Amino acid sequence: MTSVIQNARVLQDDFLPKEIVHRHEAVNQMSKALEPVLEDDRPQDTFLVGPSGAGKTCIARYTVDQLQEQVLDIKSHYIDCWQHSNRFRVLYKILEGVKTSYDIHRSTPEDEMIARIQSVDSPYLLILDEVDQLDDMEVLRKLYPMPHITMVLIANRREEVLSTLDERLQSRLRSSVTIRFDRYTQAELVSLLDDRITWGLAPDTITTDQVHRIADVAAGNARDAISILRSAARNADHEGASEIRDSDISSAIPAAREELHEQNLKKLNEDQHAVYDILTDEGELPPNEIYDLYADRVSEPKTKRTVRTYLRKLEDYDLVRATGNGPNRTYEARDR
DNA sequence: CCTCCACCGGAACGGAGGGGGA
DNA sequence: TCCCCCTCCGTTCCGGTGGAGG
Repeated sequence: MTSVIQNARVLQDDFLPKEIVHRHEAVNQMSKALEPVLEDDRPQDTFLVGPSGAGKTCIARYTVDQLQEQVLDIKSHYIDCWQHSNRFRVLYKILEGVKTSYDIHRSTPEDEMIARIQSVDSPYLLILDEVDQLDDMEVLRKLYPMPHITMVLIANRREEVLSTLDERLQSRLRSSVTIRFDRYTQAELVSLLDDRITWGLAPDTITTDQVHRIADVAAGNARDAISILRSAARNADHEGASEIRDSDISSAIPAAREELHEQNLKKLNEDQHAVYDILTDEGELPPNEIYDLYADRVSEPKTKRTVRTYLRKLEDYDLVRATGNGPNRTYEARDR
């Protein structure tokens, strides 16, 4: 029994290819900034900015890995600030990277954690992904003066991060190396997909046309493209097909979106869900009506202020779209 | 142009809950 | 065991913002 998927690992979001198909320029810039670490010198902090799915995370991890292969005594750690957005968690993850988090607990004083980070004696490259999601930039200020720590910051927009910092830190970070990423072109996405297909799928299980179709739909977003490919291949396997059919791709497109949607829905609590359900049931609504319906629906409604926070969160998750300002503002559920 | 109004989101506060240490 | 310290979550208060309408 042959199957379409040969190596599922290769199709995962966080799979790191051995070779970078594109973005050589970005890799070069970044290595150049970090290379001083090889000569025992202080590397430059770097800022990777650009839209999602443009390869920022991949390039950052790849480049750091490469450096680590050359010099053993470099530590590094990848932290997704979306998942670890508060100070404690970030500090904890940093310590995890140097294997000294074993006895850290919720009540460990922050100073203690900072002191431990400070006592690391070898270079430490810290990748902070989605750094704009950090709810307290104080961490950055604490980390910046530490000579052995080099930060690689990843965000959609550079100014969005900088504007939340105090002036001193701002001006220091402005002098860091900034590498800008654009969306992948159609051709780049195709070859990127081809690469995954070669290692991840059995030979001749997908046509060139199909790959192009995926690349079109993904609109420059590599994460989406890979997600659609993965979903189509799974679907073909699931139905016992020996190759990917057009129908697998057709259903993979909404399925890939659905997957993200489901992941986001799972993160919501009961009240947040109620707010979201109201918007899917009723369509577009102004805030006060949302609140009234919400208050009817749940037995112990939270305050308006809290619901505002919920709506903001739903917006961040792309579950809800807000239009208009002031009294004209309305919200609606996003169609998947 | 000015004022009103609905709404936004920051700040400060406090209670609940969890975990370590005496 | 109790106490302390920490985070998490929701609350109250409030200044800011941008349309609508005089």
